[in-house]
Amino acid sequence: MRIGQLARRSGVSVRALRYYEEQRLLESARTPGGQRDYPDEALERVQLIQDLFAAGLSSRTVVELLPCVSTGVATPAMLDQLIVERDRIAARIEDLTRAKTKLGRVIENVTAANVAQD
Amino acid sequence: MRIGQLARRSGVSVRALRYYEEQRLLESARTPGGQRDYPDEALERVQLIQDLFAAGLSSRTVVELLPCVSTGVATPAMLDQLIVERDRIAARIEDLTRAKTKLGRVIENVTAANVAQD
DNA sequence: CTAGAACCTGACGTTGACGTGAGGTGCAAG
DNA sequence: CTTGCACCTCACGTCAACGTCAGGTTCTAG
Repeated sequence: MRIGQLARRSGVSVRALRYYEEQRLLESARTPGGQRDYPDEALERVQLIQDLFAAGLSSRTVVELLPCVSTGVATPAMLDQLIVERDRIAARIEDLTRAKTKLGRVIENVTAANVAQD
Repeated sequence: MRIGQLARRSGVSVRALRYYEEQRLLESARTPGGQRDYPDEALERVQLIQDLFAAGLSSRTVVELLPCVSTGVATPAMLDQLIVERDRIAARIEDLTRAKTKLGRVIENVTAANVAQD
């Protein structure tokens, strides 16, 4: 599969895929002409990378954790890192939940005020 | 209260406070000598700004929503914006929850493998 | 065989929320 | 009066994950 097709299938840009390769997150074979040629599994890998980015992990962290995320094998240091990241995500979820609750209350107040005004 | 004290109390940097003023998120009175002089309520306001930033709102959005968040009065457009942001936060929470679950499973797998190895 | 779509490698631009240094001023203590 | 810390205003630097443009090459359809 070539880069354009992988981009369309995964929903990320061609530029992003080249960036992933630059960051050693994603490898590619090359055609004799020098064009990238991806195996089918690349699609899942790109989606995994996106999930980890969406979780707020940096590319440096992702490149460190990708092996064990996809193979299930980890050194103790990697396990520690995994736990650190999971806890960071959990804390972030709490922050966001508080913010959502706060906005929800504001919305309720405003709505109540507008209804009263009618 | 001067800027250094507000910075220490709120936990944000002096530079950040000046940036908030630049972005019209936070006003300040000035001493005859030109130094910033904050009222006590500024502390809560800074914390509110931090909460909204932590929720992923941009300074532009915060400056638009701050009035109604602190006063409870909003135009229909502001209410729409509030709802958009709340929903965005909710979607983000779902993303993060999925990522956390995924990492949690990886951690379980790795731990199980290590225990089996012992 | 040729048009043109898709691809390639640099390499500079973008965005947001500040960090950081330069060069100068305000203010309370001794 | 002067030491010295806190403060002031520019104004350029940072970092990540790409966007975008330039100038050239490869591949595929007709």
